[in-house]
Amino acid sequence: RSHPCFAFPDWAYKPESSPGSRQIQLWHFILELLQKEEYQGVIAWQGDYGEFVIKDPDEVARLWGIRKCKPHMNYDKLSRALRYYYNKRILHKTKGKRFTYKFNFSKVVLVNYPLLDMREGVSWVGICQGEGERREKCQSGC
DNA sequence: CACGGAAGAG
DNA sequence: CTCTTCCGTG
Repeated sequence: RSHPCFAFPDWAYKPESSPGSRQIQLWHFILELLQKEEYQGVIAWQGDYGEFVIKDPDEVARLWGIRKCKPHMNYDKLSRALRYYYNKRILHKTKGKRFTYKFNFSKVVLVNYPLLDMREGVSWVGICQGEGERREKCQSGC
C-alpha cells in the first residue's frame, strides 16, 4: 500500500456500533470506506497523514444515500455535511486540492469521548490490518 | 468547486 | 444534535 499504517481507535470505524446503536455518522462511514480496499477507486488515503481524496464523488454520495436511505443524496449535500465538520474539528479541507479533505485524528477522540484519556483504555487499530466483514444494509426496504 | 446561512427533519 | 435540503456568493 502506498500509505503507511494508520492508527485510530477501533470505535471510530466500527460499523453500526453496537445493538444500542445510534445512526451511522458520516465520518464513521467515510472511515469505513477508506478501510476497505475495494473502494480505493472511489475514495482513498492520499497525501499527508489523515488526508483522503474522493475520487468518485457521485459514487460516494450514492453509497452514503443507500446507507442513510436518502435516495436523493448527492455530492453537493454530502459535502455540506462534511463542511459542518470543520467547526467540530473532525475534518478540514485541503485547500487547492479538489475533493480532498483531512481528518484531525488528534481531535476526533475529544469530540465524542470528552472524558476519554487517549493514553490508555483505547485499543488502536491499524488501518492496513484487520478485515472486518461488512454487509450491505438498507439495500431494500427504504 | 467550495463555502456557509437558513430552515427543517428525526 | 447530526445531518438533509436549498441556495446565494465567490
